[in-house]
Amino acid sequence: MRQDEPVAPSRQPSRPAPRRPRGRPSNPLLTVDGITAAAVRLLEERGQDGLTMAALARRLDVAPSALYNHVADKQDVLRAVQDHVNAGIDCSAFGVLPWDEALAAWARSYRDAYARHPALVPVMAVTPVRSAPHTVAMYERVSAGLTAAGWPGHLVTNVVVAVESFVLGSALDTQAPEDIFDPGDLAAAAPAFDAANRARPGGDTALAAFEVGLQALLTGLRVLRAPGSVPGEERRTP
Amino acid sequence: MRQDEPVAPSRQPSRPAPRRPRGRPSNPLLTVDGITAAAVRLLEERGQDGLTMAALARRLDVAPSALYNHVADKQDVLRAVQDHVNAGIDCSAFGVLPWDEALAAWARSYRDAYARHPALVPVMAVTPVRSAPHTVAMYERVSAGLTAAGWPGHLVTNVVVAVESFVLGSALDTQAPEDIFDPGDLAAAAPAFDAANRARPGGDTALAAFEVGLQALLTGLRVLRAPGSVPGEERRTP
DNA sequence: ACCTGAACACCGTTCAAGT
DNA sequence: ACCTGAACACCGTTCAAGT
Repeated sequence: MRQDEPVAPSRQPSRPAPRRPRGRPSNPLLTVDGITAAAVRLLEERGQDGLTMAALARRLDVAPSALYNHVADKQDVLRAVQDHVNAGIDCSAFGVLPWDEALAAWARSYRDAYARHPALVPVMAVTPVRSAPHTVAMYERVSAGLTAAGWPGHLVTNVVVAVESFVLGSALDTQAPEDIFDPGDLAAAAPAFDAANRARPGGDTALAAFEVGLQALLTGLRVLRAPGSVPGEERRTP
Repeated sequence: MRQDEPVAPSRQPSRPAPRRPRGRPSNPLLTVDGITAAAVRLLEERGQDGLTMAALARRLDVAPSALYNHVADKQDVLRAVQDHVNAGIDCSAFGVLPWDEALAAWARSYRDAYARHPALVPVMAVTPVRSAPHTVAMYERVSAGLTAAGWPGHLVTNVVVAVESFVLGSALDTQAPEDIFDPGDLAAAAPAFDAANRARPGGDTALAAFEVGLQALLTGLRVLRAPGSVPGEERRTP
């Protein structure tokens, strides 16, 4: 039993609807920030498919077409939501902790944020940062931290993007069902795969994979930044 | 000038439409494989939004509702397409080259495949492998390769998932526009970020970031598998 | 069993009319 | 400028009717 019509936060308890006049209201009912906040709540409460322009309008007690006076389209709403989410990512460790620890803390906070909003992962991967102030502020903090730690300029953005790709992929993995690797009837045809799955420790498996990858990535990045400081660069050992 | 109505592969050159009788055809017009193949072509030619049940039906010269005699829903079509795409990922290096080189070759092929089908990234991250034979076969080859190379069973799947997360995130990054990091008006407020972007070499930037991350990941994994074989595990160097 | 065609309950978006 | 309400061109999916 769904409850979609909210039984009216009624001013008049028994009238069918407190209809608004047809014309322009004396002061605006909507703002971009208000639309963004409502969209975030909708996304958190009902998930990816729950964010429709109609549902958003209903939340704001407005006709769907009213939204288009403040945003260009639905993609525009998603961009605003994305910047809001990025504002919540913690990059405060840069300039405080060593660069690798700061990178790890940022990556964990980043993954957490997008694990809560997996629908935004494809948006984040593809949306230009201009006119997304919190997003730019985040990249500034990270870039400044890496640069100050001695990373050569030509590598900084590539390192950021590499970590980000791992983080966003890991955020998606968070949404996988527990039995995603259950081979079903195909178990007999895939003995090594089946054995590996059985040997995998239980608990938060997505987190375990993320931490394995994060540690590996950081170890490799330490080598990349300061060749010679880390044993093993000669590679191959039989 | 779009050309959506294909001008008829006409049997009768001037009649309005070669209408089929209303009832069941003497032998089936559709198969799951045929639907899958048409969906792949549609996805490649028109992108994510081009794959609709109506477009798929038109390609197959059938009413949209006919599809539901062979697939459960659109998600089911995407699952079939995903298994088809996974069949094209090259994991032949496992058991032939050293495990780290095989892992790198697999990752590159995997990223290429999903860069061609970014719409499938969220599908791949979340879809159970049972009844996806090619997908299971891929994981079997990879798991067997890592296990044979001495990876402890409790780590194998986590390593696979970690690499996969990086690969899928990198496949999404492939879709980013060239100017994604152009800070526009915000450049003055983000000097380190702006400088890092200017110092980033041109060319295929997504590929460059992928290769940086892949090398780092592999270096770290070598350390994880064989502690002591690689210098630098003592970490911190001021 | 496997197709057609009509129908349903949605989408995002546009636009004239209103103040 | 900023709202409403009607309208448009789509979606994915269901189902009775047909053979």
